[in-house]
Formats: sequence, C-alpha cells, structure tokens
Amino acid sequence: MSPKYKPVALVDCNNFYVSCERVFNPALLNRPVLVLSNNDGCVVAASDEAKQLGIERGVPVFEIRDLIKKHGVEVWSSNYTLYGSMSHRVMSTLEEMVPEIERYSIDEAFCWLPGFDPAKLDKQAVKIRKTVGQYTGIPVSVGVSLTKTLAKVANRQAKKNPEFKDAGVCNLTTFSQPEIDQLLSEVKVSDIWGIGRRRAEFLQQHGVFTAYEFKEMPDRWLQKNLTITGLRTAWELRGIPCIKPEFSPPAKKSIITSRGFGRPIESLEELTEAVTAYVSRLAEKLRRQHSVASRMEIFIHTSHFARQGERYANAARLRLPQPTSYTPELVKHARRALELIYRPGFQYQKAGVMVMDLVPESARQLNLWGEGEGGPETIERNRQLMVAVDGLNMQMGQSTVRLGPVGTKQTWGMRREKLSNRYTTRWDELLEVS
DNA sequence: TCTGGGGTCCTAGGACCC
DNA sequence: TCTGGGGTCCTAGGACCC
Repeated sequence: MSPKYKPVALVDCNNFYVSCERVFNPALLNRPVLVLSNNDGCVVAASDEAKQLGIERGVPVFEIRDLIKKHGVEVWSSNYTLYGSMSHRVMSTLEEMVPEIERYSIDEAFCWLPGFDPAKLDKQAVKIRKTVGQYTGIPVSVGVSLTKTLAKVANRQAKKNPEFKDAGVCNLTTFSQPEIDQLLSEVKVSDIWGIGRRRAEFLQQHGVFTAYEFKEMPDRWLQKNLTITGLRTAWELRGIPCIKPEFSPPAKKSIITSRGFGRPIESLEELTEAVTAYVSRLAEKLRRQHSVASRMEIFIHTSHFARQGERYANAARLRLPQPTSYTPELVKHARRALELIYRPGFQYQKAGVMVMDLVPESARQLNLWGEGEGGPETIERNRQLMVAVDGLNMQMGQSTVRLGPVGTKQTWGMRREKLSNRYTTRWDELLEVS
C-alpha cells in the first residue's frame, strides 16, 4: 500500500455495555448476558454467548422470554452513567498512547498512527489492545488500514474472523491489493459501514452482493442511486480517504431529549410534568456546550403499535423570541407548544423536546424588541443562576435542584428493573452488595 | 401486556424573487 | 392569450450511524 495516506486504527470495544457490567460483576463472565434499552424494551447489547443462542441486538425482550428462561440468560437494564464513565476511561487511555484520536461513539475511536511500517503498526495495534484491557478491563478489537471505511472492515475481521479473532487485531496494511480484494469479496454489502438496510436491499436487487462488487461499480451509477455518500464509501473501499478526521468534535447543531414512559399516560398534567423534566435535561446539555437555541420542537405520540383510531402523533415547532438556554424560558415555550398539540383521550407513550439552530452563547444577538428573557442585565443574572444550579446538580446528583412543575413522583418514569450499581460515580454503590 | 435514544447528512420540493 | 428560467432559502423526510 502506498504511504501517501496516514494509517488509521479503529478501536472498538467488544459488546461494550455487557463488558462494562462484567468489569464490576465477574460472575457474568463466560455466560450469556443481555443489556436492555430504556424501559427494558429491547436488547441493545448481547455477549458472544448470548449471540450464539441466536439473540440479536434490537429484538424486543418479550419475543425471547422463553429463550432467556431456558438458558438462564443474565438480563440487565442499561446503566448509562456507568457506561459513560467507562467510556471516558477507555478514551483517556487511548489518548495517552496515540497522538491523534477521534472519539467516534461511546465505544469506538479512530486513532491516527504515526509511521507507515506495517510490521510496526501490527505491534502498536497489539499494544493498544493490551493496554486498554489492563487499564480498564474492557476487551477491544483493533482494525488498521488507510481509510476509515477499510479500518471498519478490518475491525470487523478482528472481531469475527477466526483467523484474527484470537489476536483481536487485523492490519490491512500488511495485505496486497489482491488479498484485500479477496477479503472484500467475502464481506456482504450489508456489513459495509454506510450501507444500511434499505441500500443493502437495493444493491442486492441490482445484483451487488459483496463489498468487492460494490466498490467496482461505476461512479456515475453510485452517485445517481446512492447519493454522494454512497460514492464516498466506494472510494474509501478502494483505498482513497474521503471521510475526514474530526479531532475536536464540532458543537452539536441540534439536541434532543426524549423518552418513552414507563406506562402510558393520558393527562395533560402528567405530559407537562414529563416535558418539563425533559426540557430541564436538555437545557443542561445546551449549557454544557455553551450554546443557546433559536428554535424548539416538542412532540408527543401514542405507541406505534396502537390500533387505528387510537394512534395519534403530533409535533409543534416554534422560533424562540431570542436564542436562550435559560431553563424557565424554555419550559414556558415548551408548555405552550404542548397545549397546542395535546388531544385528550389518547394513551401517550412517548414525548420529546428538540432544539435546533444552536449558536454559541458568546455570539447571541439580542432581539431588537426586547421580547423573551429581557435585557442584558436580566440575561446575565439568569445565566449566573443556571451556572449555580448546574454546579449544585453536578455535585449533589442530578435533579437536586429543579423547577417546581417537574413533580416529585414521576410515576411515568422509566422501567429499569435490573439496574446495576453506579460503581464508578458513587462511592456508596461501589461496595453495596446487590 | 411488553418494541431505545440521540445524532448527522443529503435530497426533493415548495415559496419566493428577479 | 401567452405562461420562462434560474437562484436561494426553508422544510420535511429519508437514510445512515451507534
């Protein structure tokens, strides 16, 4: 391979949520384990042992009750506080070893490796895997190549292909082009990063079944049928980088807080409680990245699986009088919007709030007419108040200080029946015997 | 009975302007 | 009575990711 491009390693934690649970509960090792989505609805992570039983990510729990019982599968609610802090440990470990890393998701990072010598890259990949394992207890797989998409392919080989699985490392820079082509002809199109279900179906209908066949398709055809993103993916598989590194994540352009309820709710009062709680969370996220929002959307809906006539979904979008991250101001507008779309007589299953058109706090332009929050002095006073509230909640635990209408009962809250302790963030829960 | 949450990017199509 | 063409901005919706 040409040394024109920088080698990149994709480091991906194996069955991340399950691995996090195992670090603090070794009894889960070598056993089938599942971690469930919010409300314990469906499977979001499965251990290898569970996958061998045929359990896949995404299946609803009620469909596999028998399987769980029969094989004594361990089932846990998701504990995002724990996973977030374990993710932080993994990423910090990587940052100490590699000069340039891109945190791609909670359990994955692209690491740009210095040097081009394939043999040395092998050694580095092995070292990354070993060090992360020692420091955090989380097993990872490492895939190395010259483009992100090929590093993804390599990573998958490191996880699944018996040839690489034991080492947990697959380094495509040691492969010749014919060897890479051979490998790609064994990769299904549906397993390519950037090809989802719809595109995989489309490609198969057009006789394209493997990653090799895909990358050999003409550019014009790719762009016409799969847009520019599909074309980029093909180029990346040909070894030409098209997807740039993002070393410092850009500020988010929109932020959502939404959640399904633990039980269906009907009254405007309870919906208002929920929406107020969500807006409070969302405003915290907004302030953490020092942004203010210009627009907001709130949505509510019944279950997608409700019968015809019992189904209702609606959303209201509004432009805020002036960009803000001040919780009471956001709550005020959200409640008004909710009243516009609320219809009595439905069993609501989920609500959410989204803010768009975010701008940096420092660049906020004051509305000429002085609508909304008011003048600069008020805004500054409100800002300081929020800093104080955020600080208290950070120290004392979430929702120590909150707005009245959030309610304290929250009987609609999430179901999380098998939640593990917050080992990494609460001393009192680290030692507790469960 | 029970089906997650949070993001991004791209395109098509409508409204509006000249 | 005839009824263009191109640009921009916005929104909705689709597709993808983990």
